[in-house]
Amino acid sequence: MAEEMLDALDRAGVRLTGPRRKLAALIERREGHFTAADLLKDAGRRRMGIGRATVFRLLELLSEQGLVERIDLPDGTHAYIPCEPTHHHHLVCLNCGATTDVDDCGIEAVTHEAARRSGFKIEQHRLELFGRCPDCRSAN
Amino acid sequence: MAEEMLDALDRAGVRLTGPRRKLAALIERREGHFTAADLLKDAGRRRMGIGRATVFRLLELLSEQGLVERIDLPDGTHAYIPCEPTHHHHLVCLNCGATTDVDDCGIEAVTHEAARRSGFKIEQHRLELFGRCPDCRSAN
DNA sequence: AGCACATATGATACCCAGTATCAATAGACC
DNA sequence: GGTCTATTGATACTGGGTATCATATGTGCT
Repeated sequence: MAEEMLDALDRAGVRLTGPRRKLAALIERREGHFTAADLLKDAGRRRMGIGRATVFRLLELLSEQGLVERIDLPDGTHAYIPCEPTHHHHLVCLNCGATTDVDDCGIEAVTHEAARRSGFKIEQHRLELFGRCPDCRSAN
Repeated sequence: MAEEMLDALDRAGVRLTGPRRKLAALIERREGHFTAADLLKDAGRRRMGIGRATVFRLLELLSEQGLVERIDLPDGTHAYIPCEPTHHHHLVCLNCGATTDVDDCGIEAVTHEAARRSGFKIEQHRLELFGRCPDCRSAN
């Protein structure tokens, strides 16, 4: 998956630098969603001297390529989650932070209906689902 | 509508103070979404000596009562919009910032389907729709 | 109407996410 | 290897939001 990211960066025509490789590896071993601060801490713990700005810059790049997406948790904080570059939505476990993607399951109909009722022309939407993942459900 | 907010605050058992009344009036005359900074500017322009913290505190109160909701614009910034305290979703005009509410138009089916596919138990969801309002559509 | 007291206020200082700047570094292509 | 541009990291900054705390003010009671 770090491979996937590096490939995508390569395809995007940017340089495959040391910091980017290291960060991709760190992202890979993350589970669930993470913040920029998390990555920074990871990097710090391993004494990779990676700058704050570099982290944000990579996250931005990855997000342009659709390999990472920024979501808004219910508590108002931001987090990033690694994902596939196709259109989809996220399911986030409120307990452990695990995420999965679900692809379009009928949202089109909803946006259509909303457009019809409101007269708006709908150009984008964002759907985020929060709950408990299978593990956390059975764990109690 | 300022009335509505004040009533709700009263019902919530908090004090109906001067600053709260003034801010409610300012929110009332806002169109579309606004930021805390917008309110602060409004208040400053009218020389009401209202503190930064007070604005945030009121927004939090109103949001607990469901009279205001914090949304995340596509550019990642936060905004607040006044709304009814029932469950619903927001349509935001990307051009002028106007908003409307749409109530549930089939989202349940979507969340059900997502739950079925993923094994998650879904507890909350957030749906935000962005586009062009009727006015901005016809204005071009 | 006046009092007492808790709640709310605003000034200030602070925290955290993210961005701008810029001289120093290091990929990529020759 | 050398060159040249993209990238880096240190630093400083911005903007949203929160903590603190002495002062001010609604509210309930009489």
